[in-house]
Amino acid sequence: MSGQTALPHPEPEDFSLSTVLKALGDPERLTIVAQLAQGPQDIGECFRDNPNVPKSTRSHLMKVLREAGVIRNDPTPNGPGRRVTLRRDDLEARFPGLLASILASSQL
Amino acid sequence: MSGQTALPHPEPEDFSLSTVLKALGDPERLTIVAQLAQGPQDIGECFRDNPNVPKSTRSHLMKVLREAGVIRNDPTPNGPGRRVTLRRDDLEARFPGLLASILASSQL
DNA sequence: CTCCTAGTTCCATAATTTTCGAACTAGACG
DNA sequence: CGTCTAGTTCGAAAATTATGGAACTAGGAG
Repeated sequence: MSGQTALPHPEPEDFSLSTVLKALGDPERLTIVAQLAQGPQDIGECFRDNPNVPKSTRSHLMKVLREAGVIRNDPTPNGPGRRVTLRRDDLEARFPGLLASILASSQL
Repeated sequence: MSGQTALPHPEPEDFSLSTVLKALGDPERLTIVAQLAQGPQDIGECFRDNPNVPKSTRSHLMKVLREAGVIRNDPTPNGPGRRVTLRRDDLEARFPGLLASILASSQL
C-alpha cells in the first residue's frame, strides 16, 4: 500500500460547517467531490483529467477534504493505491441536505 | 451616505458555486449571513458582537460576501449608513436549496 | 459652509493556504 | 532480498487572503 496506511478521520460530531464549506470552496476540490458522488475512486482516477498535478499536491488536496470530514481515504483492501470515498451519510447526519444541494448545484 | 454610494453587484447568472462556498467558508462571514437571515441590517448591527473590528476590515468582509452574490450592500434611502440584505431569492434561483441547508446547519 | 457620522478605497504588512520537489513508507512481485 | 508502484510527509517558496491605519467620500445637521 502507500503512505501511512491509516490516516486520521474526524468524527461527524467534530465536523465544522465553515471548514466543510471552505474545503468545498475551491474549484478543484469541488470537482473531485462531484466525481466521488458517483462512487468511490482510487486517487489516480480522481485526477484523470489534469494529470499533471504532482503527487504531493494531490495528497494535500485530499488532506483538506479528509480533515474537513468530506471524504474517507483508506488503504485498498487487496491491491495497491488508496480508495477515496465521499462521506455522504456522515455529512447528511451532521448537515442535513447540505451535500445534496451542493452536488445538485455543482453540475450546472 | 457613505462610501461610493453605489457598489457593483453580480447578476445571479454570474454567481459561481465555489466562490459562494468560499465566501461562506469563514466563521465570521457565516455568522453575518446567519444574522441577515432574520432580515436586513445596517452594517453597524452586523458587528454588534465583536465591536472592535475596524471599519476597513468590516468593509472587506462585506465586499467578499457582496462580490460572491451573497448579500446586497445599498445606501439607506433616508438616513445614514448602509443597508445589507441577504440575496435569498437570487441564490435560490441559481442554487436551489443551498442557502436553506447552510442556514439550517449554521444554527447547531 | 463646516462638522460629524458611516463607510469605502488604498496601501503595506501579516497570516494563511497552495504548490511541489525530495525523502520516506508500505505492500506486491520477482 | 531488491525493485516497482502508489501515496504520504516534510520543508521551503509562491500565491492568495486578511488586517488595519490613513486618506477620501457623501449625506445630514447645525
